[in-house]
Amino acid sequence: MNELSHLKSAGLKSTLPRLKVLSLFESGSERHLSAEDVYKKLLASGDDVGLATVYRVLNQFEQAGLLVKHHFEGDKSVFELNQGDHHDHIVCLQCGRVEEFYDATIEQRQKKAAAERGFELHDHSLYIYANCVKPKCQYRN
Amino acid sequence: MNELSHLKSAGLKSTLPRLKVLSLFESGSERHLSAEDVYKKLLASGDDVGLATVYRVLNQFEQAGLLVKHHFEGDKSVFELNQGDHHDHIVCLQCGRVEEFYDATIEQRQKKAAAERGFELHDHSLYIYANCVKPKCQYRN
DNA sequence: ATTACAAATGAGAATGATTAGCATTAGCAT
DNA sequence: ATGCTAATGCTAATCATTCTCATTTGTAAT
Repeated sequence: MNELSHLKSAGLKSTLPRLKVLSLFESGSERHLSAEDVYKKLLASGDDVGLATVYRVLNQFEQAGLLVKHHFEGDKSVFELNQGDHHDHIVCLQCGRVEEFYDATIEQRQKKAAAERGFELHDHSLYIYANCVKPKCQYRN
Repeated sequence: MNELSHLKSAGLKSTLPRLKVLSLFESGSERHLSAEDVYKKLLASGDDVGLATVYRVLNQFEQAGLLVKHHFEGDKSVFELNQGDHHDHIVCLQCGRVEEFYDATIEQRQKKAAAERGFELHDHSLYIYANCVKPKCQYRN
């Protein structure tokens, strides 16, 4: 199951902009990208797509399950490749480093908490805001 | 320690708009309010404050530790009275009902997850998005 | 009480992210 | 090769939130 088939099954035509965006995420240089990030990276590599298109494509990919959208602290949202594995994030408040983690116990207790209060868990978002420890932030100069 | 002393200790003058906003939260009719909500409620009760002021005051109160700000799904943020007890939220995707909960295990595992990855937990945000169970959503018509 | 001044307010402009509208272009099936 | 619909690229529009700045209001000192 490659990119093309993914697009197909989502009822999306395989267009140039879409393929560009997709391969950007698959190249894996950076895992978490905002619409603006994607836009700039594409421009930088000579491919010029409109910003509006980037937004549209990103959202379509999210609907299609190709990408996952996150709202870290701040206003702009970021997207990452959906590799099937659900995970949460730890974000360094200083340098922005992002680590992913998964904790089965947390997941389970969430479901329990919801159930106990008459809810059926549909989804959740957990972000841990922290500071890299030690001398200085690893990603800070 | 009342409202006035709170304002004082935060270095904030006790002005009319600030007292109005504060008492709105303390009246407790609704626990979670957005800037827009506050603005409308004040207008409705004849007190007319500017929207900009509401935003300013809300943020100052957050800095001062009087209120806590949350970003539920969607774009606008909501505030609630800070009563010292940290808790997370479950939000019904259908009707918007919000329940608060606290799970010591979750809290602890978060700290652990952060520590294990070289972070010092500073803060976190956990929102569970769910649906009220049973026949129909309690708050839905 | 009155004064004096910095802090606070209000109204509207400005911002920043994201979306909508629409004419033009490009996949894709015939 | 043709035609039609979806997709793209602009630009303008939204929405929440913040900023600017002239005017007003607490407050502490007279």
